[in-house]
Formats: sequence, C-alpha cells, structure tokens
Amino acid sequence: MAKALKKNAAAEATAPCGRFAAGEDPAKRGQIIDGAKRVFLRMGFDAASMNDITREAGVSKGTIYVYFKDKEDLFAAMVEAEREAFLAALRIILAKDDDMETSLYTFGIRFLERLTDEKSITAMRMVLGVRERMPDLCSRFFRGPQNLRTVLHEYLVRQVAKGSLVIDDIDLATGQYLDLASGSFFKFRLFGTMPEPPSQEEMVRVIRGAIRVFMAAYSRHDESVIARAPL
Amino acid sequence: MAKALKKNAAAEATAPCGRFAAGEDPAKRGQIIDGAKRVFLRMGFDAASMNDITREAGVSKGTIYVYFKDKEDLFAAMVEAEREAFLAALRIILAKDDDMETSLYTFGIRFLERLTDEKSITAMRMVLGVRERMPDLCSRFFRGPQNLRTVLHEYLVRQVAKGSLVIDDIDLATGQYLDLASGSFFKFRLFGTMPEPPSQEEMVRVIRGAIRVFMAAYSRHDESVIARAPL
Amino acid sequence: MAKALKKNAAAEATAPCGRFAAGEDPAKRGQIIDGAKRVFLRMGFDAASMNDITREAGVSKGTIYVYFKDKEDLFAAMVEAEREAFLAALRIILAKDDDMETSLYTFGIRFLERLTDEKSITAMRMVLGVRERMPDLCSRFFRGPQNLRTVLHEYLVRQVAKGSLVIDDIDLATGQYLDLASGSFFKFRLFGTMPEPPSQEEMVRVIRGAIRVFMAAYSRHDESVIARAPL
Amino acid sequence: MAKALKKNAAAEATAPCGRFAAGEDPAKRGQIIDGAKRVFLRMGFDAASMNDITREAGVSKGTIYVYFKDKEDLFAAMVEAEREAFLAALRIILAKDDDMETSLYTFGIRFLERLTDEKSITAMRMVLGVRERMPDLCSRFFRGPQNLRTVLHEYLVRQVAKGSLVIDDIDLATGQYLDLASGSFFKFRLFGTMPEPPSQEEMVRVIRGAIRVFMAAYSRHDESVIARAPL
DNA sequence: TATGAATGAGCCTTCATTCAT
DNA sequence: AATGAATGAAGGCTCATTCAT
Repeated sequence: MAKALKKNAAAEATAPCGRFAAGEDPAKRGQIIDGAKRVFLRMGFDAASMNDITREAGVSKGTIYVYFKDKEDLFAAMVEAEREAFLAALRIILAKDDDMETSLYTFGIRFLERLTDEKSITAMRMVLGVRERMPDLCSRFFRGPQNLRTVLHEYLVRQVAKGSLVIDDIDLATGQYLDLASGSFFKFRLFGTMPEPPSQEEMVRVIRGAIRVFMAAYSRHDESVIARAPL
Repeated sequence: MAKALKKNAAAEATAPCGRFAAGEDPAKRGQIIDGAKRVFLRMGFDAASMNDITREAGVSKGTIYVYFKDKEDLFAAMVEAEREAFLAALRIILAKDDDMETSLYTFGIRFLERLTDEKSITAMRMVLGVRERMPDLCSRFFRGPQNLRTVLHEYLVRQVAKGSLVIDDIDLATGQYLDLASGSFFKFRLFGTMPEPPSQEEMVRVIRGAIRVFMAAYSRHDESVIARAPL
Repeated sequence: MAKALKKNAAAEATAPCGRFAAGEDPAKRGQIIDGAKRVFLRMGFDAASMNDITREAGVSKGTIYVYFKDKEDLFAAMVEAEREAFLAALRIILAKDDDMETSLYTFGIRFLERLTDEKSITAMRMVLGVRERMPDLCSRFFRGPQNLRTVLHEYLVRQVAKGSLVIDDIDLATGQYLDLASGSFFKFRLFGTMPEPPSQEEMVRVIRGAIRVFMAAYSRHDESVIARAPL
Repeated sequence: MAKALKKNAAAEATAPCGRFAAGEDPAKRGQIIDGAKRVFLRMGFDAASMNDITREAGVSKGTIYVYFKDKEDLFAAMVEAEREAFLAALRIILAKDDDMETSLYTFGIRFLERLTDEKSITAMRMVLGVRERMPDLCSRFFRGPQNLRTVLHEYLVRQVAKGSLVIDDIDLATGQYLDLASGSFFKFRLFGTMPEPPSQEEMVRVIRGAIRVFMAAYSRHDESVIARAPL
C-alpha cells in the first residue's frame, strides 16, 4: 500500500510518456537515493545495510540493483546528488542580477548554512571515512569539476569583466572568499567541537566581515581614483 | 613460535613482580594496540577484522577480549594511545628550558609534521567516519581533556607568568598559534587535495611565519616602549 | 531494433493466417528454444539465467513465460527438440530406398558424429546432472517413446519383412548395432577422457567394423548356402 | 541435542590427544562431508544449499567454511572421499593372497555392486553435470592418478611377474576386464534405463562370463599344453 | 498479446563474539 | 590466564517469476 502510493506519486510526477527503461526512471532513482541518504546519514556507510535502505526507500532490493551497480555505487550517487543540490541552490543566487554585495551576502549566508548543517557535515565525515576504499569519490566530492569553487569563480570572472571588481588572481580570490565565509565554523563542526550550527547572528557577522575584507581588497576604488586624479 | 617469542619478550620486559591479572599486563596491552593500529590504518574500522588483528598482534582472540570489551573499545583505545603519543612528544619540547622562539619553532615543526603525516590523517578520517556510531570517541579525540590545546595553553601561561609574553586572552592565543601553524595544510591533507605531506621547507616557512605573527602580537615590547619613552 | 527485426521475420515466416493464440506461434517458440539452447549449452542449467535466455532469444521475459511454464519446462522443451532433430536426420536416412549396407553405413556415421559432438555430449551431461530434480526429462531423453532405438527397430522390421535380413530377436539386434556403432567413443567423450570427437577415419573404421559384424550375423545367407550346397 | 550427541561421539572417537587445529579435526571433517554427501545426492550440486548441509551435518555454517574454502571445495572433497572409499574396498581384495580367479571374482562383484549402486550412479551424474564449471573435478574423478584402473593394473603386473598371467599389453587388458565386468549395466544405470541395480544373480553371471573370457585370453596355458603334448 | 520493470526469497559467505579446553 | 574452534546472525547480491502497462 505504501508502495502503491509511492508508485502513483511517481507516476503522476513523471507520467505522460508511458514507461521508463530499467534503471532510467528519474523519480524512482530519486526515491532510492532519498532513502539511501537517510539511512547512510543515520548509520554511516558500513553500518547501513542494503535491507535498511530497501525498507526506507520503499523499493525492492532488486530494483536498487537495477539502478545502482552496488552499495558503493549507490553511495557515490547519493553523495553526488547531495553535492549537486548544494551547488544548484548557490548557482541560482549568483545568476541573479542583484547588486554584487547582495549577491555575495546571500551566497555567503546560504553557503555557510549549508556547510554547517548537520546533514552536510555528516556526509562529509562519511566521505572522509570511506576514502581508503573509494578514493575517487572523495576527490570528486571535494574538488570535482563542477564544484563550488568553479561556480564562484565564474561569477567573479563576470564581475571583473563588467568592471565591478578588480582582481589579479581570480583563483586566489575565489578561495579567499570561501575561506573567509566559512570562518572556523567548518572545522569546528566537522570535528564535533561545535555541536550545533552557528546561529543566524553569528553567520551574519562572519559573512559581513568577509564581504568587508573582500570588497576592501577587490572593489573598484572610484574615490581613491578621483582622489588621485587631481594631480 | 613467533608467538612464543613475543610472549617471552613481553614477560621478561615486565617480569619482576610475577604475573599480571587478566587484562592487566601493559606490555600485552601495547602489543595488541600496536597490531590493531596497523590493521585499522590499513583497512579502516569496518573492513578490519578481528582475525586480522589477532594475526598482526600475535595474540589470541580470547586475549583481546580480555583486554578490550569489543572491537569499538579496542579501536577507541588505539585512538587514545595515538593521541597520547602525539601529545607526549610535544609536551617534552615545551617542558625544556629552551628560549621561547626555539621552543615554539620545534613545537610547531613537530606538530605540523605529525598533523600532516599520512598515518595521522588516515586516523582522523577514520575517527570522523565512525562518529555516528561512536560519538564519544570523536569528541575525546578532538577536544579530550588532555589535548594539544591544553599543553600549549599551559606553556603560554608559564611564559606569561615569567613575563616573557604579554597575553590578554590566552585561550584565544593558543588557538591562534595552532591555526597559524597548521596553515591550510591540514584541510588539504584531510580532503586529499594535497596527496603528500608538505616538504620540510614548506613547513619551515609556515612555522617561521606563524612565529613572526605570534611574537609581533604577544612578545614583551620593552625596547620599543623604552624607545618610544624618551619622547 | 534487433528485436523488431526478429519479430518481423518471424511474423512474415508464419504470417498468412493472421495471429496466433498466446503461446501458440511455432516460429516464436522455435526462436525461444534456439536461444535457450545456446545459453543452456554454454552455461549449464542452473548457471543459465532467464535474462541471458531473454537476451539471446530476442524475446521478452513475459513471452517466454507464456510459451513455457517455467525454466524447467523450457529446458525440457529444448531437450525434446534436440532429440527430435537428432532423430529426424537419421529417420530420413533409413527411409530412403538405398541398399541396406549403404543405409546402415550412412546411418552409423551420422549417428556417431552426432553422438560424439561436443554439443550433444554437453547436453547429455546436463540432462544427467539435473536428473534428481527432473527425473522424467532424463527418462524421456534416453528412452522416450520416439527414440533412436525405435527408428532403427522399425527399419530392421521392414528389412526382415522384405527378407533382406534374418533376425530372431529384433530388439536385441537393434541394441547391438547401436552399441557396435558407438564403440567406446561415447563413454570416453561423456567422461571427458577423449577431449575431441573422433576423426572421420576413426569413425569410418568403427562403422565398417560394426556393419561387418552385424551383416555376418544377420544377412540372408541363402545364396552362399546354396552356393556351397551343390558340392 | 543432536549436536551434543554428535560432538560427544566425535570426541570419543578421536579424543585422547586434546584439541585439533582449526579445520584439522578429521572426525568433524568426516561429519561435514557425510552431511554434504546426503544433501548433494538428494538435491544435486546447485539445488543443495549450504544451509541444508549445515543442518544435515549438525555443524555451524562458519565451521564448514573453516574446513572448506567454498561450496565447490566441499563438493570436490566429498567426491574425492567417495572415490577413495570406493577404491579402498577394492584394493584390499586384490591385496589378499587368494588365488587369482577368486580375487578377480570378488573384485568384479564388489566393483559391479558399487558401480551400479544408486549413490554411486547419482554421484557420477552430478560430477558430469557440473563438468562445465569444475572440469578438474571431473577429470580427477574419472581418470585421476589413483583410480580403479591403476589398482587393477598393479595387480595384473604382479600376476604377470609371478607368471600366473601372460599379458602383452597390460593397459589394454586392464580396460578389458573392467569393461567386461561392468557389462552394459553401467550405461543403463547411468541413464536411468535400469531403475534398480542388477540382481545378485545377474551380477554373478556377468562376472563369471568376464572371468571366463579374460582367463581364456591371458592365463598361462602350460598344463593344457603339456596335457596336449603327450599325444 | 507482448513487454520488461519490479519483486523478494534465498543464495553464499563473513566475522564479532563466546566458551570449552 | 590464555587459547582458538565453533557459532550463527547478518551481510551484499542474484534471479525466477509476476503483473501493470
């Protein structure tokens, strides 16, 4: 019955064009990944059993093995999905045509929220924990081709092109803003030293500080230009 | 036979007072932890089997279970031992009566070496990876009562008492020196972005820089005071 | 697309009279059996998966289950078909109006070729291997109502009726020719002692010998008797 | 409880010298092989599950995997044991100092009994059935280094050396006696054409016939020569 | 009618833990 | 006190079969 409901939901969501090929229905894929995510986050990679995931995802064991080669593949897919979702949200912010400080601010806040969120932190710990067995996963996760750094980098490139920013080494500047924005929160959260995500105020303070430093270094200095102009 | 040898060696090493109570012989305890460390580092917590450890430690299964409640307990003990060893080395440095810059330098280098060493990094990843199941272990490891921070903190307290340093917030200063000393190396190593530990030169550069900043902020400025005084 | 082609081909081959009832189209049935045969011979009964057969036959899983009750039923049908094909070839030879020695010779050679052929040998091993679970299949295969023995038996009956042979116990004679013709080859092949089928020469030698013995025992000796009589 | 009994029995049978190394206790090994044999014979290789064997052998799953690498290894061991038992019985007969005809007779009868016995026949079918996956097993079984042929061959060599027999090609003669002794029974039994082993009388008849032919061909004809000589 | 995605029982195997020796 | 053989629950994964489309 739970099954039937889920199936219908999936069908409605994706329905019009009939049936998907085996292992190709994105709704079902998502359903599996969702279940897997819950179980993996709760138990860790090894302690999570495929049976748990089966139960949590509301899908049969065989189906999981149609969509994913094995447990590692499923885990990798979940991690990838997580990263994708993380990025998607931030990409949108930087795509908007807001003025730069607003963009950097919203980006910073969302980034920090996400970065220090219990689920993200747990996921990162897990990825680090299985690194010995799945080194590729770890690399892709922390410096994959489509990562956060790239997203911000592209934004800064656009701003420089527009003349809003004056940056020599954009790579460096990208890293700097991210480091400034994450503050020490990330490390504290990762190691469990800080048991809760920072409060909204703490985050605002850090992000404001980050922007101040960043803009001081890289914004166009019209006035100073003017100031120097007289001569 | 290898076993027999080990046994004798252990017995001799600790012998004088006769026989130890069950699970109390520190040599045997160490022998088990050593074997366990090798296996855990090589395979990760879950992938390591008690049989592997048995073999590597040259001790029987039953004996392990006399000394340690279960696999988790053994793992925790190994982690604890590792942290202890880490600290012991650094404690000695700060206990010596060297002049302060030398002490901070040697401390910094040893700290950074150890921090970025493949084995330490692997151990930290492991501890993070099993955090969901063994949260206490993780906490104890990263902020246990007898941690690095304390060691350095006590040293700084002594220096302040002697008047060699002028520090308002010693807690803060402790963290600052550690952060300065670890640089970005730690994060890069942890995430695998930096596949090898930094070279000796890189470390020297970072530690020198850390000391410069640290001393600029906190060393007694007698001369300058005097220098400024005359006016 | 490969699938579509096959379907069309089948449809055309059998088309005229419209559509077949479910599980009744003999072309499709043959197509399934053919695919199954290839897979079963390659993998053995248990190791062959219905998916493999599906793929090899170019027919969907459901369709197979319309034509055959289950895997065992499909296997039995394939075995039966194989036996049928085996017999059909030999029946034709004995139906021709060639002189008897020619018939027996050709029959013998074809029989021996087939009997020692890798595919037949593999099939027999398989049938023997699943006997515990499918005892009827084995019986039908080795002494089914329409077997080799019957075919040759009927032929000999006809020859006796024509007066070409003089045989008391035709059952016995039937068995004897088959035993003589198979020689020791069959056992050796079945047990793998003889890794390749016998060469053409070896077969010719054995069959010639078989015919010599058989004819010596059962051919009409009228003329020779008469011939000798006069003296 | 069954377990306890079995254990005690095993203990008594092997007891005096304490404990066996893992996977080395021959009583336990035998116990496992016995259980496995019953299950394998009943179900065939693939259809037999390790759980069935576990239950039938009265031993835990883990223990089986200490004694045998995997299912195939267990099966091979059972087949080997079966062959060994088969040979041992016959070896004894030929080792006795009976007169030759008696030896050959007893050997023949025992051989035929065993060869046509339901269990042997089933085992052979199984070995043939898994040949594709375990070709070595099949070879070893049917022409292994220590097989029946060798045993009889050695006996004949001894008789020739003693002058009791006059044989040119002992290899050939060995095969001939075995073929004569097995008659057609083996094939019929293997294929299930003969549902029961032959009766004692049938066996006696076949073996008597075999000995008559064999002795006619190979026994020393001294006396008869002498007997004939006088004339 | 034909399809093939989904099912889930059941497979082989591993391994933390116990307990008789 | 130390040993290590035995245990058996639980693991990941396959595949014959069903049934909605």
